[in-house]
Amino acid sequence: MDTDDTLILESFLPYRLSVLSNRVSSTIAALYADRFSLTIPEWRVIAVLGRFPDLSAAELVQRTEMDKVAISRAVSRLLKTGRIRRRVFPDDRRRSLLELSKAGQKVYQQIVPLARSYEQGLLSALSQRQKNTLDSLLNTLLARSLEMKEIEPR
Amino acid sequence: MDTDDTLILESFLPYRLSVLSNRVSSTIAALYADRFSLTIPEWRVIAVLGRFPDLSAAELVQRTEMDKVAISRAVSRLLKTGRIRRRVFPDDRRRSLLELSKAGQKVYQQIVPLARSYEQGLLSALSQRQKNTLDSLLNTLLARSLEMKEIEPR
DNA sequence: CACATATAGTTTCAACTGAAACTATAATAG
DNA sequence: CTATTATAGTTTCAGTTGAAACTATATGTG
Repeated sequence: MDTDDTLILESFLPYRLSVLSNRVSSTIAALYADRFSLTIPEWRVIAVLGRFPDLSAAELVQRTEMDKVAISRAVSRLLKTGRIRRRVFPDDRRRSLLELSKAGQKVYQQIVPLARSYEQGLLSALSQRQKNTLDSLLNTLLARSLEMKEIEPR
Repeated sequence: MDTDDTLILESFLPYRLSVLSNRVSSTIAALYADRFSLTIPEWRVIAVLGRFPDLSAAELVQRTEMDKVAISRAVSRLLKTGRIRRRVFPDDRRRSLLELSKAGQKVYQQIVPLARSYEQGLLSALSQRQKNTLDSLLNTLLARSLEMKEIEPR
C-alpha cells in the first residue's frame, strides 16, 4: 500500500532508535537524579572508574564515548560532590588520575544493582535466545553506524 | 570473570542504545543540515505532513513523539522558510491546520530517498530475516520502555 | 448569560550543550 | 637550550532545550 515516495516515520529505524533511546535514558536519568542527584554523564564516569581506577580524563573520553567537555564537567561536579578524587600523574603533569572516593564507591555499589534491574526489566519480555540475538544485532549496527559516520564526510 | 557488583558500561543496553542512536542521529542531522538546512525536528514534521496533510500542532506532537515546544519551534522555522503553510481551523480558532507548501513537498520528495538510503546502508549488513527480527525486537522494547517509564513514578 | 475550567499553541527563563578559544605542560626541532 | 608544535584539560560563548508561565480561544456550570 505504501508507495516508494512516502516515508512512514514510525517504521523508520533512526526514528525508532531515537524514541527508544530517549525513553530509556530519560527513565534512567529520573531514577538516578531522584535517588543520587546524579546525571547520566556523571553516572557513566562512575561506572567506568568503578571498573578501571586511575584513568585520565582522556581515557574516560574513550571509554564513555562522551566528548571531553562533557567529561570535564562531569568530573568537576563529581569532585565537588566528593565522589571522586584526583591526583596529578607525576610523569606528565597535564594529566590527572581519577578514582572513586569512598563515597563514590558507595554510590557505585548502590547504583549497579539499580542499573541491572532496570536493564532486566527492559529485557524481561525477551527469551535468552532473543537477548543474544539483540546483542549481536546491536553489535552489527554499532559497527555499521560508525562506518557510515566516518564515510559520510562532514 | 565479571562479578555481580561490577557493571560493564559497554555491554549495558541503555548505554549501547544511546551510543547507537546518537551516532545515527548525528550522521543524519549532518546530512540534512548540509543539503537542506533542516534540523531533525523539522524533518520529522515534514515527514509526517508529507503523509498526513492538515494536521494540527497537537497531532504532530502525537505522531512525532516530540514535545509541543519543539513542535512549535520547528513549525515556526518551517513557516519562515516557506516549507509549510498554516491555516486556522474554522471550527476551533485555537487550532491550526498545517500542510506542506510546494517547496516543502519538493524537500520531502528529495529527502525521502536520502533517508531510505541511509537506512538501507545501516541495515545492509543484515539479512532479511535479521531485519525482521530486529523490527520485532524493537517493537517489544519500545512497548516495554513505555511501560517502565509510566510505572516508575516521577 | 457570566464565571470557572480546559485546551492549543507561544514565549520566557534558566540550565545544558558543543565548538572554538584558551591555559598549562610536554615533546620535538633547530 | 630556545622556539615551535602537540596534547590534556578548562573556560567561554552562542545556540538549544524543556518546564513553567502566558495568551487566546473554547467548553462546561450555575
